[in-house]
Amino acid sequence: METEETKSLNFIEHIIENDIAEGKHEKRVHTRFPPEPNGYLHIGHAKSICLNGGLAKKYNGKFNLRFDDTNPETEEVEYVNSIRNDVKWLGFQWNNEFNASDYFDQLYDYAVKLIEIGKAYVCSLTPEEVHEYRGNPTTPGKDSPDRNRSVVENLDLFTRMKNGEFCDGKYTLRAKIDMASTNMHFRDPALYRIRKKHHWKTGDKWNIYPMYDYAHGISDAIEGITHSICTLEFELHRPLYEWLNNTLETTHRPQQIEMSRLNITYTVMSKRKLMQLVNEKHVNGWDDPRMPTISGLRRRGYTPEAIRDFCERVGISKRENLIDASLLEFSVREDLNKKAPRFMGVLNPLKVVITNYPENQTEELEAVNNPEKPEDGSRKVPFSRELYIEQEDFMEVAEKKWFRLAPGAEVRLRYAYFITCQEFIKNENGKVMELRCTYDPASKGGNSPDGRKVKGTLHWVSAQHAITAEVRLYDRLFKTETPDKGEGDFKDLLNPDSMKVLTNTKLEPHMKTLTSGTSVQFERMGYFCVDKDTTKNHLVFNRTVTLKDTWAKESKK
RNA sequence: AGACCCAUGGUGUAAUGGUAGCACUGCACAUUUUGGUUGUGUAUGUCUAGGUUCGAGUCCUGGUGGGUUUACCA
Repeated sequence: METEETKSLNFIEHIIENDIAEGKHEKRVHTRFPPEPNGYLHIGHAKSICLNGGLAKKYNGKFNLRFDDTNPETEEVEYVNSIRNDVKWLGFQWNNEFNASDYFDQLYDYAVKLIEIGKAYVCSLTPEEVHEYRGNPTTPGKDSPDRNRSVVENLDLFTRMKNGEFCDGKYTLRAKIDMASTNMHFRDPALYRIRKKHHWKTGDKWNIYPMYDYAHGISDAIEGITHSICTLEFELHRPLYEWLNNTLETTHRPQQIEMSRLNITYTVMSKRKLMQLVNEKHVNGWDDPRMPTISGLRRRGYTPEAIRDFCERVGISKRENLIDASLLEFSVREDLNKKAPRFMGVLNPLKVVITNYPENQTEELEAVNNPEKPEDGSRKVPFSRELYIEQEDFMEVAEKKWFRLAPGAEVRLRYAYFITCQEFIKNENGKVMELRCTYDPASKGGNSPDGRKVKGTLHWVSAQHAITAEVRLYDRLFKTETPDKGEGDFKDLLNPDSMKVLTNTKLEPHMKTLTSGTSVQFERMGYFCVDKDTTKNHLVFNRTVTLKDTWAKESKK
């Protein structure tokens, strides 16, 4: 009998299971992901998608994608397409796709109803005056002079607002709640504003647009959403969310649940800041591999599986949190380790001549494609007299615990031979330009028949067979853990070395057939994926993440 | 300042009022034809003061610390 491990529940799952046990919401679970189409999705959104989509799946419920398009000034169809694409790529299929703008007619009717029952009025205060009248948390606000306008007059004015008779900003529709409430959102919040703007979906039909608070809760109710999950800053909006649905007596009464947003070290997570990085060209677009956007992570080589795993690991709670970037790296390494085929690629080539290897000889050596997946088989890699190895694999004077190449030292060339460094050649600047080594013909394949051990194994590539490629090495986007939290401009904290382009890397010949988007491991160096900038004659790789490097840590001591 | 929310190792997250666990990170060791992977071990934690209780990380009160809120953005 298999003992199924009972996984602990997060606080939202606790709520849902209680609700189901109590028969709330007819025991249904219906979630939604409600992005505003005014930017690209980032990893924080991924967390929300995984949560909402995952909850629906787990409790046999439904999951809606709803574009929260109530502000025609910032929203664009380009973003709509990228959002659909990103959600799908992450592995979530929504049951319904809606737009808040689908409900503009109903929303309008509800507003009329609010006016009719004396719970809303048309207000002529300017934004400055509204601010003045609102008071502050310790002092109550003042009633708008229009607060007691008659229902008839409100109805007339609201109709004329809709009909476009007034210019932008002339009037707003406000809920009539309580100007003395300690919750500022209860001090007669705006419900509608006049904006004579073209809307990407409804065109020029509307001259007035609903505010978020008004549209969101009602949209949830219309769709029969049961658990409306949002972030902590909406906590104070919840009473208004409930007031609206209760006052309007909507058929469904969804419950809003707030959780903390995702923060990760060395990056920023606000759409506004990401937009700035793009617009001011600090990065090369929304899908720059250094961006925490879903499209950026995808181009960097992150897999949907890795991102989902990460979102699972960070957990759900109501506390402020700052996730260590190494957790994201862990998730992608774990996934790619299982999947990525191995190749040998030399990032910074150092020429090696095997002096006792015949001049014109070439042989094909057998190399395993993925030690984690024996079923992936093996391939042949050409070997010849002149090779490239990694510059950092040779040290003129070996330090402690160094077991790579050094004068007189013997190492293994992976899947090839043992070689011993006999001499090295420097240029006039003292830089090592070439190594002259001898090989042990008996060690073919990488083992010596006499049982002799070597500590180091190096990757290599045959000089005459190698292909040249461009490799882009990425590092953290910012120099500090919390660029958000600094005093000055967060852009001053950008890491100037976040991208390093290598144009002369040498790869084993098989790699020329790799196509855009493919992830591979460069043995000993890391995981890389083929970038979309690749052309027939120009291969470009992005480094997704390095391998864990125990030596790098050791050498720093 | 008012209201609201939050407080568990370095980080994140668990624990019907009953043995504080898991993961990442760190460190050490073993294995290894990737200084990868894998395995083993180890370090560090319930903000504070009271109260309720046989028993409190959990419930109550005060304090402290952090967050949110005062847009015709979402």
